Order: sequence, then C-alpha cells, then structure tokens
Amino acid sequence: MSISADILRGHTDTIILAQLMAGDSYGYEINKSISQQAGGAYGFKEATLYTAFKRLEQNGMITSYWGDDGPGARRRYYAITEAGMRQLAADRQEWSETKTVLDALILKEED
Amino acid sequence: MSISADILRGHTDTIILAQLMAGDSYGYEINKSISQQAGGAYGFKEATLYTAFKRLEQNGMITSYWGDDGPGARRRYYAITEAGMRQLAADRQEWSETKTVLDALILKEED
DNA sequence: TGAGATACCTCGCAAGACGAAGTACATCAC
DNA sequence: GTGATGTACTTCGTCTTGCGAGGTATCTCA
Repeated sequence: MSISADILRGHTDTIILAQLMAGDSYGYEINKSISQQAGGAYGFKEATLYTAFKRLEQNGMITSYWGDDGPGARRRYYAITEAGMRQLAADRQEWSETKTVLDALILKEED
Repeated sequence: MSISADILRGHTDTIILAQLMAGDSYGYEINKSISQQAGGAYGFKEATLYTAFKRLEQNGMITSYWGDDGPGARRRYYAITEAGMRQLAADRQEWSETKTVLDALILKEED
C-alpha cells in the first residue's frame, strides 16, 4: 500500500531535513532509510529526491560536500544548517496543526 | 496561523466530499463551513474550490443542480454520489495511514 | 566480460493551488 | 436612488512540485 504523491507534496523537504538531523548522509542512503522507516509504504523517486536537495541547498537549509571514502560510486553528502533546523522545527509544528485540522475535516463524525 | 497550501494539496477533494456527507450544499456555504470547522486556520481560495467541484463532478464523485430558492445570488448545489462515498471511505483510510507514516518520518525521535 | 548494485544528474510534462479579474443579484445606509 | 457591501459563481494564466524517462560512472562478483 503506497501513499499518493499529492498527499506527500510539501512534506518532501521536511522529511529530508528530519533525516539529516540524525547526521550527514547522502541521497541513496537517505532514501533507503526513509523507505525503511515508512515500512516500505513510501519512498521518493530519484528525480524527486535530487530536485529536493537542490531546492533545499538553494534555500540554505542544507549544505553539501563530496565524500571520497567508501567503495562504489562517489557520494555527495548533505548536512543540515542552522536555518534548516529552524525550518524543521517550524515544519514539525505545522504538521501537528495539520493533523488536528484534517482530523476535524476529514474524519468528522465518520458517517 | 494558517497551513501552507502544499500541505493541504491532495486533501481538497476529500474535505469537500466529507462536507457533502452532511447533506447537499453549495460552494460558498461549504467553504464557510470548512473555515469554521478548521477554527479559521484554513479555507479554500475560491479558485481552488471551484476547480475542485469541476474535477469531482467530472470524475462522478458529485452531481450538481441549481437551487432557485433563497435570496441573493443563484446557488449551485452539490450532492455526493455513491462513487463519491466509496472514494471518501478510501481517502479516510489513506489519511490514517499517512498520519502513521509521516509521524514516523517527520516527528522521528523529535531531536 | 557482463550483469547488477550503488550513486548521481537533467529534461520536460502534468496536476493542483490560487491570484486576479469579472459577472450578477440583494440589502442597507445615506 | 445610488453606492457600498456581502453573497455567489466562473475563467484564465502562472507557479510549484512530483516524477517518468533517459543518461553517466564506479565497483563487485559470477
């Protein structure tokens, strides 16, 4: 069972920021981590993921650097910034409010 | 405090269907009702609302008819269909799952 | 040597939200 | 009687986001 794209729209950046709070990471790993935490119910498409990284970096929410270490293909690591942390805090607050409002509107009296 | 547009994206149709479960209604009234239930935290913009009605009607989720009664401008009433009710049930289910998944991803450990 | 996993990137389209602008009718204050 | 205000609906065009499709490069293992 997967969740439709439009429902997740707008949460993409928040989810990535939340992942980066656990420490620097790179695209592929972040995505695997998300899928795992979502119980396989959800995962970003690559295009979505890299579009989001670009957007977040342009907005100063994250910074990136090339990791030279590991085996396999080169990895671009991302780190959350101060601004990113502030944004995440705000997003979490908004998510809580959204839940309250949508529960009232969608589940109302559950006919 | 208002909720950003993209967060609500994809819930528009569901919210309207949920409102129509309480009985036939028309655009302006539905919107006022939604704002009220959301504690003023949220309301559709008119363009969003009418775009949604059109989409829902095209998809067979609702039907519409002109009401001739009341004073003031003419009103187009909407009624939810059988298909609309089934859709609403599915949407409600999806919303519950979405909450679980997003709580795990966004609120994770709440650093 | 070639299949498969890891890893990243870009282009262009589709869908949804909505700002802006417009139409029409009723009521109420002045 | 006229102008403001509220009710009520509609359409157009723009912006943002998600993502399908396609592409590149490296490493491992059979």
